[in-house]
Amino acid sequence: MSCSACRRRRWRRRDSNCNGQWPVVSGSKLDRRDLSQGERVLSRKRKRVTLRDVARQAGVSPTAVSFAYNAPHQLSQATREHILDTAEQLGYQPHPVARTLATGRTNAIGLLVPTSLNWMLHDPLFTHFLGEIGAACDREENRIILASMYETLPRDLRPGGEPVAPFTWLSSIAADGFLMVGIDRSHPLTEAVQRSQRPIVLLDSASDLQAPTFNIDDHGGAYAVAQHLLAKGHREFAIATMAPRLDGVVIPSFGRRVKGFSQAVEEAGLPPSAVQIVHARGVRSAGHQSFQNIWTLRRRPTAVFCVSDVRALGILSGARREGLSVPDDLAVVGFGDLPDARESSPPLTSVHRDMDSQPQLAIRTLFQLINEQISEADIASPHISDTRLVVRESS
Amino acid sequence: MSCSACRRRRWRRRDSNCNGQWPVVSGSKLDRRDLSQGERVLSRKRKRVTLRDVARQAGVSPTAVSFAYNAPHQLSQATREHILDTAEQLGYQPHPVARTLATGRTNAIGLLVPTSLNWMLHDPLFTHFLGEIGAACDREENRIILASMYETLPRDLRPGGEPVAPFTWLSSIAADGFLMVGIDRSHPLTEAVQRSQRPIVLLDSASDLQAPTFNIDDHGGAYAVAQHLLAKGHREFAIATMAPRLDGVVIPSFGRRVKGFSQAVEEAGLPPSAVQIVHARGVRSAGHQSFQNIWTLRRRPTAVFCVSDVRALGILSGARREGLSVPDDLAVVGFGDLPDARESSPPLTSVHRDMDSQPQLAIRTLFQLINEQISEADIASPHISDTRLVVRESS
DNA sequence: CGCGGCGAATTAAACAGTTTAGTCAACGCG
DNA sequence: CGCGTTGACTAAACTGTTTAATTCGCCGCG
Repeated sequence: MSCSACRRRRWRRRDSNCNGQWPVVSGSKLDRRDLSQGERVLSRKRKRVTLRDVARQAGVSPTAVSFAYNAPHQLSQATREHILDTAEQLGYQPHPVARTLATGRTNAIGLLVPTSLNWMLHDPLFTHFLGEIGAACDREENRIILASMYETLPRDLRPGGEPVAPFTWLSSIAADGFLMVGIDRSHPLTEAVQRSQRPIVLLDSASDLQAPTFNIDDHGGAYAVAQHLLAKGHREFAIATMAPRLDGVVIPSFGRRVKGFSQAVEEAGLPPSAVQIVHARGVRSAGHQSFQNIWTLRRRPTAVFCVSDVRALGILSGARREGLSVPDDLAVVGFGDLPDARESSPPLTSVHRDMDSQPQLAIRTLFQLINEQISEADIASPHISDTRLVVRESS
Repeated sequence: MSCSACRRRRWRRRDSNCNGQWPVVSGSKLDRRDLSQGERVLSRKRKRVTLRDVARQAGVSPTAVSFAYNAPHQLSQATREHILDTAEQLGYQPHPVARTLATGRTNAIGLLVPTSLNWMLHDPLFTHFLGEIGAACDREENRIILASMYETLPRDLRPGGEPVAPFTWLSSIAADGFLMVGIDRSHPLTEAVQRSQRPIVLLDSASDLQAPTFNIDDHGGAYAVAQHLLAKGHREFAIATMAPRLDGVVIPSFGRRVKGFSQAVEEAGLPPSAVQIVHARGVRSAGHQSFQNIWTLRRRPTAVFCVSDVRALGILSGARREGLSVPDDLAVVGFGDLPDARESSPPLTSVHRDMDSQPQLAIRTLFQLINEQISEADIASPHISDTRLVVRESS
């Protein structure tokens, strides 16, 4: 039982005992019948029907079979039909991986997020993006590979090895191109962005990276918020922004919003201390806590600007729970203008951004780059979409 | 002295550095400059550094290079380090697709949804699942391939082009296993599920499919809701369930909830007409419309049971907008007990389900199946998690 | 009659890795 | 001295496709 081969195989990834493991040599598969323990369902590892099997059965060359699928006009009608019939009978299915290896096309795009997936997926804006991207991928018969850098980065690749280098990580993903959301200059992955051979498009990211970038006018939007609040007479502000729970991950658009707001306040002649930064989680149900953080500040603000609508909506419901009136006791402004912002009570003042066209443009550009219909040089980058303030009753 | 080992040790001389190489990576951006415009960008197709290149450069066999990565202890420490150094200098990155072809492992799982991605991603429960699955995949160094099975629906049930044969579609996805959410018996893909060679696990799906299934007690939960409402004296009900916008796609858990509720009402001796079915979109901001649909019924109900919390929360805000009192004018009950349910006003009565452990169990099982640590026969299926009613102020 | 071109199918070389089955020298042991 | 083992490494065979180059009749044309 303890054949030397097995001992040598100790190192295999997910180690298991040698039975059932390598069905490779078709003859020896049955000989293993006597390995009693852990007899696996054999049916699963039935040998796959390959293109070559079809060719043999149909009495043609493998190339002909390939042509039958990919270049029908190279074959006579009769031959083609015969081949397809044979394939059908044998239950042949082309092997996607082998095809990818030969063609260089994976028919998948990588959607990369700097934080944990868990975190990103709680942001309605991101899931909305994901939906748009998904729709585009459906149309192009592509798939989305969702990957988070967050947990992977500090891990060890092998026992005794170093942490995974971003570039290594990136090139281990079998995608034709990448879409990155919310990536900052300080993120280790930016180095990989520059070096990558495959097209990369950035969304809501830093504006000075060497890749086509699609941003919105965060600064201007936030600036307008401050002007609006100043005009309403407010002089003490809070900004609710990302909780520093995810060390090292910075969402650049949030930073720009904070800057835009602060700048307007400063230009109005108020001291920097008039703006206090507070951390709020980007989950609606954490709103009460976020509200408390604001309400218990020593210099209590009269208005709070949230870098995202979820935070604002959370704070809104936190305030309601405490029986406070918005906007009389506290004005609340969000950013993003989610559909829910219109439905809240009171309806939320927010910075409107086009949630559809921007991700659509980004994904379309990515596909064009992948298909080499355009080159990166053709793209004016960063592309910045307009934002505009929508004043509602919360301010 | 002239032993081959020594001759091979040539490389010990570190000063013969082969730097300046980087044949692939850098520079490509600059080289493109001199191509006349309009010329297709060829530079991207610069030849990739392969394992064989590394082997040649390091003076070892390709096997040795492979071993350096995958079977370190087959090599002497010195050789291994030399190989890795060489690889680093050349900028070598293993080709994930080639590796997959040879090993049969893709290190990815497919997450398949019956509807369009757009639709599914608006459901907070699903995005929560996605987060959990993402976390598990991060741990296993796997990736998620997100794919919508919408294309496989027959033409008459959906806008768009020719349907793809389900089995063909499934086998075109390069994943080691699949997790399907919300799949019903009637879905064309169920046939493919049975035929698949790769492990499949189902979540919140039909209970009579030939694959490990992880469901919750939808029937019992809904039954308890009806009992609760009956005890409160209600006699006229509405059930708000999925809008039939996505024709052909049936979410089985919703069906079970409708059945469970109806059964309890029936057992209480009321006529079937005491329960009216209303369609409501699973988006919060569509709540007002959904509310109207209920409020304008000829036989106006005094209580509404929603098959999901998002629907209930939407209706809640719709009712508030009309100035109605919940629960006095209308009692509202949800299903799922999202975190937001606790924060709504009034707090929402809902059927609690464990949102974490069920998807975690499913994904863990899937990985065990992929790694052949267990077989399908070992799994008691369907696995059904408990639900329990949480009464709050909305009823 | 020779020649070019075409349609239909084939051969062989990629694609970029992994794994099997060795080789070869050194070592241990009775 | 012969035999079995081990450690370090390699040659060759795989994984399942695509595709460039080629063959081989056959037809029309000058």
